[in-house]
Amino acid sequence: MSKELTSRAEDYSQWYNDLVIKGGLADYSAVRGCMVIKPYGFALWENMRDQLDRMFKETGHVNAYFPLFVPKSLFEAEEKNAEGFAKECAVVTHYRLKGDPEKKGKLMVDPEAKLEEELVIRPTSEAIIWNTYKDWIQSYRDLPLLINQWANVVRWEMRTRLFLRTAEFLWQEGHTAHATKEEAIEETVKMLNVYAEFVETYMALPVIKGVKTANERFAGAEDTYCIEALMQDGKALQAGTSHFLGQNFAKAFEVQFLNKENKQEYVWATSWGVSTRLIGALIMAHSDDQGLIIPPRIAPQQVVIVPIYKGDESKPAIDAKANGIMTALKAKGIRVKYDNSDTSRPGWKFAQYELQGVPVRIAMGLRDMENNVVEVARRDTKEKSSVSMDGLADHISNLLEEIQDTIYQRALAFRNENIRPANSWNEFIQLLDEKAGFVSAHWDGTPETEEKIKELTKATIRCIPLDNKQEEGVCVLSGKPSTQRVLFARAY
RNA sequence: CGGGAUGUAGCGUAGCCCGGUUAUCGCGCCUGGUUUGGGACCAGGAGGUCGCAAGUUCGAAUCUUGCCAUCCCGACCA
Repeated sequence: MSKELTSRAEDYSQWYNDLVIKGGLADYSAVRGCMVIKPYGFALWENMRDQLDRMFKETGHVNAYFPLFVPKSLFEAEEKNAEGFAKECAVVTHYRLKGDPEKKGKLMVDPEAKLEEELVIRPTSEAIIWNTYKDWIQSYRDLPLLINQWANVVRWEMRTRLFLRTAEFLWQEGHTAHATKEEAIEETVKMLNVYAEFVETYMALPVIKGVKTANERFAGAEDTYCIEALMQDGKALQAGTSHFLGQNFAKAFEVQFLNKENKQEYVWATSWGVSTRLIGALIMAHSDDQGLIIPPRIAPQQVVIVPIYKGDESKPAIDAKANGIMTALKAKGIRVKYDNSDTSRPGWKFAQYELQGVPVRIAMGLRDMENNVVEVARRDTKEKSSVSMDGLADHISNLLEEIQDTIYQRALAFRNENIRPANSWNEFIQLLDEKAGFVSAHWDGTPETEEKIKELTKATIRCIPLDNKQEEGVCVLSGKPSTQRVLFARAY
């Protein structure tokens, strides 16, 4: 493993790749477009997943699991959705291999084993789920149906990037059914808020809640709500989406219920998801040229203790002290590791744990023991301080909260500094090119203008913020009247 | 799927133009020793179908053709 990381200024993309690979989060795999999530990266995902799962359960949802394969006839039932995903579907056509008579020891697809009906590998599960819900929903008493699943999905992308865009990725998808339109919309917004709270509170990443324009909307949805985050290079990243699906899937799959008046009605639906892409967002928002910076609340390791000793005679004493500290920290629920391996030296360990973004490092040697102190280094600011061993666990516990807050405030300040209003076309393109970030501008509300702006600048409308203030203005491109500003940015 | 580039040990590479002993160097790895307050040092050692296949040749990492894979730039996308 090379010691050198590419700096952000030198090559932002390469910096990102270096962090993922050298930080031990993931690896390239033998399969084109697919990655291996390594134990450290998966531990991070597990922490995110577990917290989200708690939040879903608190809001009344339960988990279930639906098949990976979707028969083509089901997949195509909701036309807009099918059309939206058609270009990136992997399809299973055969169910057997056999020995290749031409090439000894090689296998070939058995042409005799062609499937009657092709199976689409889910790019998302609406089709298989709504086909199932049809049988589960008969009466208003069966509603609402609030189900989530943790799963993998496959979208055959032309170009991939670790965590941000891979052919297979992990996510959760919530699929709910409701008796009324109002209730479904309420659910859509509720889950958007859950996402925003999770991302801001646990990932320390400020987001803008908004609604997508028709162009950017999920295929098959009536409305797509989103949370948008800003990366350090000034590009926006969609961190989560929540869709109000109207009755589109209910009608496509004939999901009706008898209401209290004994009349058949189509149910109202939502779906919502976040994926391992969030890990990419986390990396690009917080990390620096020394490596990853992971917020304490989701960090696989929150504290690492590194002993410093001369010769073997001082080691047992340091071990004993370190174990005492570990016990105290664990009692406070802190995820701590004592790295007393003698296969690498302290300096190497320091660099390694900085690369991996462990929020707090405690170093202790004989000198510290004599003074009843330890050296505490925080990853986010690189500050080092000498801290008394008395009450150390409380100090660390508070420090972790402070780090969480510092990381969030830093990201928030950066985000806020990088939302700029543009009142003319010249100003608009100048801001996009020179400053990046979000540009807040008037738009005439037509897909044509949005498309034109995308062609000219590569910037898209990231969202119409939910709390948007209404103001008279004219579209930056067309000059037509507009009632509000929307957020533009170049995006991942 | 178009345009460009690259494939040599786990990683990064030299050699290729101009074919010729046992394929270079660094990191990492293994053994022993000395070390340990910011990526240690010394000595010894292991590790290779030179992406795959065919061709040219007395002889191919090197030349030719085909294939495969990866990366970058486009179109597509969470």
